[in-house]
Amino acid sequence: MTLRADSARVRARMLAAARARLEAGDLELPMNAVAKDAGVGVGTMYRHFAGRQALLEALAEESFRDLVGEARAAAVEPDIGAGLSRLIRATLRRQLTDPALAGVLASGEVEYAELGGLLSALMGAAREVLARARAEGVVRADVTPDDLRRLTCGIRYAVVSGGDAGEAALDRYLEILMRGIRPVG
Amino acid sequence: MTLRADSARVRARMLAAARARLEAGDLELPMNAVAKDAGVGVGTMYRHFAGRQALLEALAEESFRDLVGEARAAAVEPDIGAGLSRLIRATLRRQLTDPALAGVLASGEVEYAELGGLLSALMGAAREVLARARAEGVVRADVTPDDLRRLTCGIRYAVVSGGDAGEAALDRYLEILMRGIRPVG
DNA sequence: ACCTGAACACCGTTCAAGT
DNA sequence: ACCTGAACACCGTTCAAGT
Repeated sequence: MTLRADSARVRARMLAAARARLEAGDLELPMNAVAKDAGVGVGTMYRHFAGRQALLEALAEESFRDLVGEARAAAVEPDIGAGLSRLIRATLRRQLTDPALAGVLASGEVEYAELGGLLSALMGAAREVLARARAEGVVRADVTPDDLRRLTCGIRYAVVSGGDAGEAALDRYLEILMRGIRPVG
Repeated sequence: MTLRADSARVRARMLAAARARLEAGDLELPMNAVAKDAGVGVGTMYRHFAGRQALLEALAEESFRDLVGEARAAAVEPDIGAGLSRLIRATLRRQLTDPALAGVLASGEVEYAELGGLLSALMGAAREVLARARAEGVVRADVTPDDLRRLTCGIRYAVVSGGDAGEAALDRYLEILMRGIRPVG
């Protein structure tokens, strides 16, 4: 019991150190450096997280949970056009806020069991949104949940890519994406 | 003279080794490893290329030159709608073919003087295409050459991101982008 | 002039040794 | 059980020493 508490505290220290590094702009998140920041041995990092990817996933968990919540809310919006817009906007905003989440979504896979459930839930909610949107004729019939994942990752990349003047472009790119996925008719 | 020939041969060997690695799927392009493959000392790599970025740029030069050619051709197409489509399609296709070019375009900057000229030329051609397209009302008025750079980088990222099933998505994503940048009216 | 490769500072990952 | 940190294999980059 006291061992468990200890372990949990150590784990929290590592996550805090990692988060601090991310916020300081270090997207590399070196295991050695995080361990040092957290005041633990490197081995302890690996005991808790299988590797850098697992660490990223653990960091992304909270954002991811919030995102799933928003996706579910989007799926039950009365106006599904607004729902779709909300889903895409939320996915994009979260990615820009949390680089760890962006990494997980871009990889499209998940090592950590906890996140697997969240990813499925997100894709499931996206499927519902798309099904309703398609029925109402507000989205192209060939757009899949995975397309939304890829495309939002792409827009994030576009916003971030090259220079910092990109933040201002976010709303325009969002609009371009939203208009681009409208039905062809 | 003979020294120059020697140097040129060495340089060619390094570029060939780098290209071979890229084609083998190693996007990291470690300087040490490339040097070894090319049978030269690491120092020689650094004498010819300031760093990894410079090496990437040298590798991208040929593709980039071709791309500029296509962009200029697009700028003088009789039907500027087709010209715009051609510009975007070419930029995207080249990026998917040549990871080095994709890297340079995504960074949006250039260290190597040769490439600087090509980047300016590309952006200039894009500006012409957009000016004509805007005049004809086939594109949103607020789309800039840099937006096209960012957005094509983003679409490439979307195509590549997570899993290999993405190649099939290319045409659809292109269509989504093309439709998304149409005038709002 | 140009090239070589040892050397230094890192980073990922493992594992014997400690508590 | 859990943690530590030395150790190994890498990679970027520099620079004294060779030709």
